[in-house]
Amino acid sequence: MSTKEKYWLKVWNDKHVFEPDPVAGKKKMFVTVPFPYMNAPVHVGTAFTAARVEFYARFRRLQGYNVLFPYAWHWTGKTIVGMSQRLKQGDQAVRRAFIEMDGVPEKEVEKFVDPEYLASYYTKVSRQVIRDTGFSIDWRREFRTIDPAFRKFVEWQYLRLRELGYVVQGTHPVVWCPFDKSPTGDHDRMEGEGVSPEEFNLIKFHLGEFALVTATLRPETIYGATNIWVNPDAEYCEARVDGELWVVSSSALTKLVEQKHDAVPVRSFRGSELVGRYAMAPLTGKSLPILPGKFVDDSLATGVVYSVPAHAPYDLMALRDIQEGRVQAGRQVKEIADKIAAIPILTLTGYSAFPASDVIKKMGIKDSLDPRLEAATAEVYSAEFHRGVLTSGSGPLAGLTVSEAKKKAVELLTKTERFGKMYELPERVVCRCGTRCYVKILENQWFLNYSNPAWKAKAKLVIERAAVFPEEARQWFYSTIEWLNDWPCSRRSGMGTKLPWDKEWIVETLSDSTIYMAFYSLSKFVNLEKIGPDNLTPEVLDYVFFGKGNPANVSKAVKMTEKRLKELHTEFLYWFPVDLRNSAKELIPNHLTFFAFHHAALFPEKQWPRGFGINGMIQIEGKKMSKTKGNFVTWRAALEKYGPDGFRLALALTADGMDDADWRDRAAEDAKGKIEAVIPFVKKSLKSASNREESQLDSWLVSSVHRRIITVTEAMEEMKIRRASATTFLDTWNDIRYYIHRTKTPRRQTLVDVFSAWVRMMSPFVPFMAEDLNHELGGKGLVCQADWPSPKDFPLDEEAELGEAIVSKVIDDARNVLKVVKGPRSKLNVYVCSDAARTYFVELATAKMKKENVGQVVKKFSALKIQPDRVFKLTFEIGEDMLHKLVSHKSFDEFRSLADASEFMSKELGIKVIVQKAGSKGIRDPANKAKDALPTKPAFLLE
RNA sequence: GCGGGGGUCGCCCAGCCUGGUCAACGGCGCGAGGCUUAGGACCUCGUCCCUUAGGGGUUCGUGGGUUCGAAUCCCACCCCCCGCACCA
Repeated sequence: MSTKEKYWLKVWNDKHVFEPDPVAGKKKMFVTVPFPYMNAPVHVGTAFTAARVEFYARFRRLQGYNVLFPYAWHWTGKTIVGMSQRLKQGDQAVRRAFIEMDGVPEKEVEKFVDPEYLASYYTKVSRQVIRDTGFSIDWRREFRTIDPAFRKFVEWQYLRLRELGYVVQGTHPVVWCPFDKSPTGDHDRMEGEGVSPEEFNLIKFHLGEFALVTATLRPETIYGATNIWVNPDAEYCEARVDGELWVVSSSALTKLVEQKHDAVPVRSFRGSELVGRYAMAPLTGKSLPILPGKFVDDSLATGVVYSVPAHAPYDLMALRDIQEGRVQAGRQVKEIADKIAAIPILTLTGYSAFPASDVIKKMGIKDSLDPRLEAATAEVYSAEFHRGVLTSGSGPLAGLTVSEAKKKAVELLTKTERFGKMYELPERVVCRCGTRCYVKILENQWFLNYSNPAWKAKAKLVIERAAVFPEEARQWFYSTIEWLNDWPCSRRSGMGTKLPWDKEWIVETLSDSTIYMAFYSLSKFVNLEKIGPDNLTPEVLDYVFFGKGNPANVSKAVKMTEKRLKELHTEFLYWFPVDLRNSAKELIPNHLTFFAFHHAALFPEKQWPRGFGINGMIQIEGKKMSKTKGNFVTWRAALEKYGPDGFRLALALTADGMDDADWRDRAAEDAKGKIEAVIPFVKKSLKSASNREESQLDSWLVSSVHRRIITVTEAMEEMKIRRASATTFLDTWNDIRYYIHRTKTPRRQTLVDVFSAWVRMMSPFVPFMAEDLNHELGGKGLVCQADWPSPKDFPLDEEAELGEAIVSKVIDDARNVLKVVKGPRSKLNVYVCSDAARTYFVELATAKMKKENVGQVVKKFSALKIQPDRVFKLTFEIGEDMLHKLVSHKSFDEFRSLADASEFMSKELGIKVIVQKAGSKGIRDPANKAKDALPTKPAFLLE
């Protein structure tokens, strides 16, 4: 931080310029960005998203809006608690990340075993860096999501949502970590990403008085079953399950209990004990032998499977292993196995009656341990599922497709009462805490009823009524609303607010963050100690947010003055609705859509959010940022390297729309350099200025500033930050540079006017430098409180634009000629067209545009001997804009423009340029070229 | 698989909605020159190919189509990125 930057921060702070209160009658603008989660310091990604709102806020302030940009900190959830926990357990990776990536001092890390300390530390450093970057935030309103007052707000919100029927109870299978006593989401896993519970079919074979319970995903293959596999080395048991006697693997039993079965073990034994016995299949009534199969995973489902060698590559190979002696088996087992032949049950075009055998042969698989069996299984399964048709071997299933047969088989099995279901994870899942997960049926969990069609329709209306920047994101919202199902909004662990009616549950962290923007109107009063959490009863909040109830009674009940209560209500009404909520696109499928749903549920239409801003995600030097890759860039690191203005401008120039922003050191360095060059450039320019008369060039600069202001204003209003900042820092600057370069002596007043607009356009992006520059230019007050420049103060001058465009065009054309033509030359004669030629051009072009008879015009000007085709071609070349100016500005004097620029052109081209006008007396035209000149296209003679 | 966004002249990127001003903005890199005590600063010019008069040729993922005319509109295809949920 330089002393100048500190100075401006202090000035803004002392003058409370970013601490808005309601001002009756003054138009307001309430802009927000999702609060960051405090398990790490804020990083360049956070900065990118927040900066877009910051630029917008400062821009709207100059436009005269009363702008509120508040900020808060997200602490609720289980990630912070989880990290703290892992640190406590001595996890070195977590510790290293704290120290190396986040830059936390070692002695602070020691204290991170307390999750609240961890969060408070990151909040402290993050707040400081955001302040140092000069964000125009009203810090009086900040809060943390575990603050008592905020909890009251969440409690109130859920009470009301429940009353409206949006919170419902449900029972669902989840991936469960028994250590955390919590469902384990995808990102919370060390192993098994993307794995979700699948429903296995349980088919019970008769084994005396017991049911030998096999598990399968393909019940339609029951008619092709030849035998049963158990793992001879695993532990199995007899158990009493839901009143029946079952034989399953021992590990299956705990899962059955978690899945709400009444399961009690009776006796356990090794799997080998079952080998050689026979069990009878339901439906087919066949008695099938039980064989040893080491490939059977006893921890998967029931640990018992039946074998369909015709269609399951694993089964086929395991059988052949025994038959061909690759696996040691008793004589009796071998004899049984030798007698087994695969039973085909379906036809599949492109395969024989034994698809499993085909694929194994094709892939050259030699035994049951070959890992390619996985792929072989997938191929057979997929082909059969899509194209297989069951044959007569399948009895009642004959003629059905696989998916039809599945349903039918389940139906038939259910009738035999030899059928059941259990959930299982098809692959191993391990929680980040290191514990193996399984499926649990979680009962009576609370859900947000996002599947409710009426609620969906309302949420859709929210999006429909709002502005979405960029427009492309809108469709994504609609798809998300369609796709969203009931969302579990309650959890057992982590930080958060308890459900007021069921204290066993904590409100899930995405679910407590949907309408919290409304709380910013209250948090100011909480922080200023005007009210306390005890004041925030549901009745008070009903009045504050809904205007419900009698303020006199409501306030009395909580010992608050009626005036204060009304003030809270007024403050809320003033700021609400949210005018802009901006976030990265990854939040569309969750947070932003939840935000829309909850506003739709609780607030009337006029308080629905008015604008959504979406941006891409940050990349570092072209790669996704991640701690594991080691390319994590904290906000602090970037700020210190490039300074607040450099950092801000670099962010502004990175990307627009939903494009991912690529953070590159090189670009940031460049941005920093640009900013440092502005003030010296301005000073130097003013130094060379004089008080001369206004020329065409001055009008041109003023006119182009007119257009730049419009571009930047429109871009800012649509959150096209990159375009706005690029127009300000690159295009506008280039215009000024061209002006300086083109004129020998800049006109002081022109420069002063232009710089005054320029500094205001720059100020949202680089407020520190802008204040300095404003001061330098003698501006009164603070530029962050100035008025946004108006194009009206910079009149458009199309003739000046036309004149300068022609000068540039002539220089370009002349350069081309000079490049191509070799040989000696000392001067370039430029013959501007005669007035007659100009009239001819205009009349001909007009006739053509109006589709009138061009022949008459041609005839009228036949003396000029200019082919009409030349004119038509030229009208195309110069384009609509120039043509329009040429036709509509009759008084425009091309000769004057070019003659005045002859000195400039000479300098640019490095050759003496002499401008003459065709048709005027006494011109020197030895090659008789002047007659060929047309508007914007003077004739040349090189001598 | 489902949903969303994309593929532009060495690299990054604008243009596409509202077809012609598009060989196509801007930045980076590279080349030449200028300025300067010096410069990785700044300023000019150049940077698809050809061209002794402002011209021509071939380009905007691929292949078709519509049109006097397409980077821009339509169809098909190929490729890349992102999201897909008990979690921030």
